[in-house]
This record gives sequence, structure tokens and C-alpha cells, in this order.
Amino acid sequence: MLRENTDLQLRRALQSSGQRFTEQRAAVYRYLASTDIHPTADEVFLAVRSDLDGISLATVYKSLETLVGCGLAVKLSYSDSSARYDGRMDPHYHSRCLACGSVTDIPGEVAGSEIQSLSGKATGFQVIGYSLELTGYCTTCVPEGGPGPIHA
Amino acid sequence: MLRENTDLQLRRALQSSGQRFTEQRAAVYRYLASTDIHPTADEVFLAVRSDLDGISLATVYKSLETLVGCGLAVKLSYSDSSARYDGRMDPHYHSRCLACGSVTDIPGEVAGSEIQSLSGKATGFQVIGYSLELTGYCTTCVPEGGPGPIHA
DNA sequence: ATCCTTGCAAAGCATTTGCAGTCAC
DNA sequence: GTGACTGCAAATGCTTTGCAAGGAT
Repeated sequence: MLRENTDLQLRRALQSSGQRFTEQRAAVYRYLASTDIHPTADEVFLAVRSDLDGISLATVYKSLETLVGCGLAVKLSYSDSSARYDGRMDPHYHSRCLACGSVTDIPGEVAGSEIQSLSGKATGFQVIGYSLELTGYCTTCVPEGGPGPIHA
Repeated sequence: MLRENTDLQLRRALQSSGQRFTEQRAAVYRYLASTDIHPTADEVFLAVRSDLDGISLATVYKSLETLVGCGLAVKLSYSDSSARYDGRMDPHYHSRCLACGSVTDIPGEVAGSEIQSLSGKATGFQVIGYSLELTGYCTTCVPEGGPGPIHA
């Protein structure tokens, strides 16, 4: 996406929630919208520092949280290590490598009927959204001599 | 499940991975297998302390990690706060409340065809498992005057 | 001019680790 | 008896926060 477009999109999202457009937030969002590596806060910090060399890690954290609050990004949390952020808002799922922890996109949507059927069983629960994720081994981590040990 | 059964199950699982059966691990597993509140490590610690008043939080963490390693428990991680543990190994999904953070079980399984279709799109990725979770508001947290703000 | 945002450093919190004593095997 | 496990306390690492200076509206 063109830089002007992401900036405009950000400006609108911030305005509608009464927040201000800043270079720091723009740089963070620009990077997040341009990559599909689902970076950690620290990775965003390192990447963004080449544009804005004065930016601090704390500001990156704050900016990421702002983006999540605006609906421009999604925060992904896993057992191991730190949170990852996803700035791609088109419908897709994730596959996560159990060996290296990398997260990869899978385009597509699960049939709504599945979700509805599940929602029906969640008595009294007001469903807002759902998430689906595959776990396994990515192309570079897949064990050579066949599948490794399978943990349920 | 009867206490003798959970203990035996734990003993076998530990033995087959070359680890020892201890009162601490037994108490943690007994509690985890008996509840469906998906407790945090701290909640497990508080609950188990009534049986074994000398147990330390560090030991609870170590025991939980051991159980996960044996396949007797699953660790659930979310953006907010601390990890939760699930000791129920029958097929089910989770619904998580965006307001209070509680995690509730939903029995059932998603049609395998859905997962297979998704797996097919994850080129080169070796799928081991998957997880599906609903997010929304639980019965006690559901907003009075209709749905609250929906965040994608 | 107002008050939101930044950057810095310090604090916070969940989780992990080193180590000596203890216990399961 | 041996090696694994516990409990304690300190350490680690990610994330958040308080505050004064700076910047967007």
C-alpha cells in the first residue's frame, strides 16, 4: 500500500477516537502494514529506528497499543517469549512454528456455519469474534527424518 | 475422576518420560484435573497450598511445565496478564471473556474438513494441531443495554 | 493555548534460574 | 546411594508508568 494511503488511514482512525497523528505512530503503522513477519515490539523498534532514529521502545509499545485500540492492528500472544503484532487486516489465519516461533499467514475464512454451530453451544456467551490457528513446523524447521514428537 | 486414578495416570506419564512422582506434582495435577476454571499459576498455587502448605510458587511453575511436557495439561496464553492452564484433555474449545478474562469450555470438535482445507493452503507447513477460540462476553459481563463496542 | 504524546529511567509483574538441602527411586 | 526435585531468593525479560519537555490541533 502507498505511504500516503496508510498515513491517511491512520490519521482518520486516530481522529475518530480523539487521538493525534504523530510521526512515531505513522512509522510504526507503516512498518506493521508493510510486513507479514508479525514482529515483536522489539523488532518493530529496530525496524522503525532506521526511519526515526530518536524513537524509544516505550513509544513503540504505546503506539502499538494505540493501533490495536483503533482496530488497525491485532496483538498475538503465545506461551513463549513476547507478543507479536499483525497489521494486515484482510481475513486470514495464522500458522505458528513450534520450533522457531515464527507466525505465517494463511489466507481465507472458515465457513461461518462452523462458527455458528460452536457459538450455539456456548450458552449465554455473547460472541464477538474468534480466532483459529494451526500449529506445527514451518518449511525451514520441519524435521528431516519425518515428523517429530506430537504433543496434543 | 477419582484421586487414585489421576495419581496413577500422572505416575505413568512421568515414568514414561523418566521423571519422578512427587506429592507436589500430584497435588498440582489433581487440582488442574478437577477444575474447569483454567487457573493461572498463582491460582493453582493458592488452591494447592491448602493441601500442601509448604509448596512454593516456583515449584508450581515447574510442576505445571512438567505436566505440559507430559501432555497432561495445556498452557493458554493471552495478551492480558498471565498464562492459564487447562488440565482437561477431552476435545473442547474455549470462549474467552474480553471483560473479565475468564475462559469457559465449549464441548465439541470442528469438522476435520475445515482444518484440512486450511492446512492445504499452508504450503509446506507441517500441521501438528490447531486451536480455535471464541471471544466475546460471558454471562456475567455481557453489557446490559445490548452489545458493547466491537473490536475486530 | 491546551492537553496529548514523547523519551527517559525506574518500576512492575510473571516467570525462570542457581543452589543447597531433601527425597524418590 | 544417586540423581532428580524442592524451596528460597535473586535474577531475568517483557511491558508499563511517572514525569518533564515537546508537539499537534
